[in-house]
Amino acid sequence: MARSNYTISDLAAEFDITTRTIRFYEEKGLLQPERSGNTRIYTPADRTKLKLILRGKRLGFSLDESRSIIEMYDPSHGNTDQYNSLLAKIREKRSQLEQQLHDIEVMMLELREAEDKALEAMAKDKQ
Amino acid sequence: MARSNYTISDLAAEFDITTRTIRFYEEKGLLQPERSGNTRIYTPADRTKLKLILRGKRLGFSLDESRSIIEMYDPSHGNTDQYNSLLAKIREKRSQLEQQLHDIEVMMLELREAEDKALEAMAKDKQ
DNA sequence: AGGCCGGTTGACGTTAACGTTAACGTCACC
DNA sequence: GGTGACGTTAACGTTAACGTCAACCGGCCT
Repeated sequence: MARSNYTISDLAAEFDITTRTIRFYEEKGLLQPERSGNTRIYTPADRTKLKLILRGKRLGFSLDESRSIIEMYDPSHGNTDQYNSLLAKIREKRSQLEQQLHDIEVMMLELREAEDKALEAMAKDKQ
Repeated sequence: MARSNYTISDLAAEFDITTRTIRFYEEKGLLQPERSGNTRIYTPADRTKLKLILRGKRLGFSLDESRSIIEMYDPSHGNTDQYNSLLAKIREKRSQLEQQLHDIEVMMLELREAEDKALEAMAKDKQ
């Protein structure tokens, strides 16, 4: 049903990455597009895989980790061990994010304090 | 008042990093400990700087960015431009974190779906 | 004296994730 | 039939943030 296929630069443009990057992902075994002659042709499924890779990247997963994420979507990999290790990684990410949010909150608070001090100093100067 | 100074391995142990890392930060101009002869001596202020660096690291700031964070605590740098650019970076971090949290939520949802499918498949096999 | 601990300075090695040429093919268009 | 725009492979370059030696020194214990 979903007819449309994509060229490499279609995807590069859509996701704002370079074609080199996409080829690199293939080199690392994360994508396996078909070929028409020498030219790569990407299916919607490939596009989805790319989206997963980029989402993993935003979360700080390595390409290897993104690979296992992708494999979770492949029915032939109903591997419980993989599932559990992936779940563990995601849980770790979650706790990292919580730490980071805390860090950010503290940092913003400190910045506001610094601002206050600066304003005070300016007020004194004006006297 | 606060008497205690620290050796390089004190700090390395406390923050679970290597001494090489601490020297590297000095090499990059983020720390300037005093010396007793050749040996580095770290004051509580140095320790605080190190904490700031590591917090920045957790947030994905580069060492250069951490350097400007440190400079915010130095009274001689009441620089408004720096303050604003730092604030902008922190805001950007915040929005990245929001994106990441969303990514994680979606990912966990998808994992739960994958789990359900796997359980279904196992149930069918049992029949 | 001998040995170990902890510190020091180079200086080269490493890793991930691409960037950057170079050198080439192929199609549509004018 | 030239000229872009787009595609290809191959291979070397880059960057940050350390790791990993090697070779050395000073102090303290026994």
